[in-house]
Amino acid sequence: MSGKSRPVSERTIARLSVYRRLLNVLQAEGATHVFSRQLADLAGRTAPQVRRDLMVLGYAGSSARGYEVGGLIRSLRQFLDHPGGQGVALVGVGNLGKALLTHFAGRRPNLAITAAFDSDPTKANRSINQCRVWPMERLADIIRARDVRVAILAVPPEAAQPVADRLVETGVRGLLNFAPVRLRAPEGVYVEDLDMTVSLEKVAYFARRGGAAAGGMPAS
Amino acid sequence: MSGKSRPVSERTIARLSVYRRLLNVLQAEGATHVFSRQLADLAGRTAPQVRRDLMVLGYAGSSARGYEVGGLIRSLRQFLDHPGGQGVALVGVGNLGKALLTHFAGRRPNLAITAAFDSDPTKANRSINQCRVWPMERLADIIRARDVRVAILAVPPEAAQPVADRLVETGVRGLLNFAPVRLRAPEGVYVEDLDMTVSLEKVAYFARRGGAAAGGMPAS
DNA sequence: TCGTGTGAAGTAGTTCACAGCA
DNA sequence: TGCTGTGAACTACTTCACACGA
Repeated sequence: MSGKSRPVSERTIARLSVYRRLLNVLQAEGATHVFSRQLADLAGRTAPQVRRDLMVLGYAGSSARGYEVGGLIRSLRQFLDHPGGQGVALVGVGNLGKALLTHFAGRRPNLAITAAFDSDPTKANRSINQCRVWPMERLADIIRARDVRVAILAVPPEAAQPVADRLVETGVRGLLNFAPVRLRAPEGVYVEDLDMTVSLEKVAYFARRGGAAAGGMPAS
Repeated sequence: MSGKSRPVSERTIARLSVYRRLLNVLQAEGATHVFSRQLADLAGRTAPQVRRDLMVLGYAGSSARGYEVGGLIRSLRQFLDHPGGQGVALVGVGNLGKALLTHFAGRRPNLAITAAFDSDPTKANRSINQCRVWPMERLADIIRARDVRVAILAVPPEAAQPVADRLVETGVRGLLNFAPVRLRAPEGVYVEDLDMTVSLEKVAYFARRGGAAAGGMPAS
């Protein structure tokens, strides 16, 4: 059961995350079973793709009733989540940082922002959305103490690389970068650059070309 | 030149946008020429990929000096930008909306947020970052009057689809959606779902698996 | 009969390798 | 000589099509 398998692509992981959210909605609506076709329609994908994605879970559906919603959610949790939960650090508590704190507050208890940092001393030592904001000097010890492995960068462009380096040095292995620069990180550290300017230029370009409704992969 | 050609992929457009930003930096630093290899290193790509991407511009480099920076920037502008500029509407002026207004303020005069909307009457009729915030009732007439074709959705999940429908009805042809739902839009409307929860789950997953430094496509 | 699971086929995207030019 | 421009090879991803089982 999902213990050992060869690498799963980024796009599959992204889609599995979408399926899980859809399944949570279906479950809340009282559905107990779902067919690949339904999930595909909700996710804007094709049915064979959904089935292929779900294959990596090793969770079998039945041809009579499709997939059992509860079991599938459990299986996704086991596959996607870190057992026991994974804390996330946020660096940069400007408008975007605050928006992220709000966005992630209470949404996924298993993957929550557990510490925030800002270089502005007037922002430090306050709490936003039940999340304490620390001064940058505390970055290393807080992250080490809480065994944080994932961090979100919402800092100005020129600060992104130095902050990323510090984070990696303290043990962070995954970075979600909102600054409009491409981060360098050593082998073994996963970086996702989520560049809003690039996304907007893409939308503007395809808006002019009458691009079909895309529903592309979210970020990278 | 670049007038008629067969469709260019989303990923190529995204990379061209990155190249342009890098070229602007290089130009500001005084560089007049650049080799595909340099650009590739800065963008975290391979040199042949950069050359192949630039092929769609129909802009020729020279084997002696590489590409002329100024000419390449002009060529990218001609290819990516709407002549005369393209206004963007923002719907939803919460923390995320404010962050976006700040992020895009003054950055690209050719693709700037020219109108913002919020359903909260206490937010309307104020200005944030020189951008006027209108009540939702004014959405259709402002967007039509300014010929806005691109919109950013920074609204709560349950409002995203209804707002998207209204935007499409008033003539918007490209949507950048930050709400964690998959938008439906008719043929000819380009939608990019930029799902931060999905991105974070992806980072958390690959952080555990020791994923190599990615530098993937930003969004979709 | 109808949906899952999956090998095989097809398509899109990337890299290779080299001809051609300065 | 060294870099661009690009056909060809390769790789990754998606879809097809069908065997199997309820």
